[in-house]
Amino acid sequence: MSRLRAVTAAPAAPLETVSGPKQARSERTLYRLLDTAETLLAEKGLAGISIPEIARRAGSSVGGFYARFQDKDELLRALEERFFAQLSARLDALADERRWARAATATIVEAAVAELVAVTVARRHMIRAFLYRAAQDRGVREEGLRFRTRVADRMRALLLGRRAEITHPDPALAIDLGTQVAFALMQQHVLLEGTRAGGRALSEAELCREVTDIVLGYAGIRRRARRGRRTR
Amino acid sequence: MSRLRAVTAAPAAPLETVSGPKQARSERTLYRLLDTAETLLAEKGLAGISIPEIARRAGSSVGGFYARFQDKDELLRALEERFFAQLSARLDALADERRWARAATATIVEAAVAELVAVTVARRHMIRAFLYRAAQDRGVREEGLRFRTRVADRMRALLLGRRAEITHPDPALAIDLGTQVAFALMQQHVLLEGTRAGGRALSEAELCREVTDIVLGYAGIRRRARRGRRTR
DNA sequence: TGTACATCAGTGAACGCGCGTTCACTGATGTAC
DNA sequence: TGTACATCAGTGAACGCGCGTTCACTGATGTAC
Repeated sequence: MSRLRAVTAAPAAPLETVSGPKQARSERTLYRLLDTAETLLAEKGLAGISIPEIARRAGSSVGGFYARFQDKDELLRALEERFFAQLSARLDALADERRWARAATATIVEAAVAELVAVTVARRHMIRAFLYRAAQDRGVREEGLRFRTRVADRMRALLLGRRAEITHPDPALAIDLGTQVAFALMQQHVLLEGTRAGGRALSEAELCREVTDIVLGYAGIRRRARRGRRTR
Repeated sequence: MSRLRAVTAAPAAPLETVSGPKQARSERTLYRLLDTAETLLAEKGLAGISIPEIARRAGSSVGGFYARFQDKDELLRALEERFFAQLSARLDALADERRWARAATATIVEAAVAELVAVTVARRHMIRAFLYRAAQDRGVREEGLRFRTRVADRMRALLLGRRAEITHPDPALAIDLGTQVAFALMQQHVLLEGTRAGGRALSEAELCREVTDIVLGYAGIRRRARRGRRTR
């Protein structure tokens, strides 16, 4: 279960959302504001953060904020842009074909689910804030759907060559909907603060196991071992 | 696909959330305010409604509102209480054992999914508002989880007698998680304003079909007919 | 059946609050010469 | 290398806004006699 690199790291490419700063000083302020906003998001949620508070906690000022961002929406879009850039890097690493040449199909699905679960748990506050905004703003929503589509595309590229191992009559559709089921379960995990089964909260490892099971069961991919070891 | 009875209908039992009105006139005001709030919820979402606007649209006044409800939160809790009472009535009708004595197991699952999908589509605005509040308030969240648990309990009561038809090694767990998967997909449907597959939006009937398929596939229940008729 | 009156219901202006945003200003940076 | 100065970066008080809520008041209801 990998750790995310510190949020403070500057991105490989500059953010498109904000117009570029002209001095090194202002760039540092920009990332301090972004990081502070993300910290406050985790502490208080989207509704609990205000620009005066972001500015204060970042050691900046309200005016300083508006010198970097056109308005509050631009800050949030920048936060989302950075988040999806980080997710994309992870997706690229995961979906590298050379990594899976010798692996069983079920192993690939298992690894993808483990990655999804790890990211969801680590970044749940960011994801929750994103879901709020996505529910209200079509553009934000479509950004999320585009990412999910890219995940499904990558999974298809990895798994469709192994269609003999997929009993679902339409393997491409199975991969698409399997991805959606996994995302839906993670979305529920974030919104309801955890996932319960058989009367108790599931650990991260159990969550991985159950989600993998559901996806494999739906697509009709043979599991690696029998699944009898589970308890009520 | 049944229609919900008009929202204006008074509930069978009085709402516990609000302290009882003393005159018929004030009871009418109470339900006018509740109905107006629900209409505004559908039009503008939770963030878009205010007490002055609810009062104005209901032909009441701000003070009139506060004579009925202690505060805004009490209104929202009353709305949720009424919603869950309506859902419970539908659940009771659906889970009546006598209705299913001669039915195939897959038919029961199919009917339950159809009911879930129909309610989700019809009441999506209410559900969305509820999800917002659930994400912020533990009490609200638990009310939702209690209802989901009751659904799972009812499904277990209906299906566990037929465990011979369920190939999942732990049928009780399969029913529990199957319910959660269905709820998670509906939650996603509400938040992302629809469900897409194979590049296009799914109709309500297709959504029923796919969700049923996923649940049956996971639990290992034999389908009623072959599922080859689907198109990319 | 008539009426006095306590209680319930409803009115809408006004208040305080915290938000996002603006703006006149000061200070820091870096470059041209 | 030194310095003048245009530009960039940052400051924080102040503004307008819409919200939830309060409150002094008027009107409607229904019951006791």
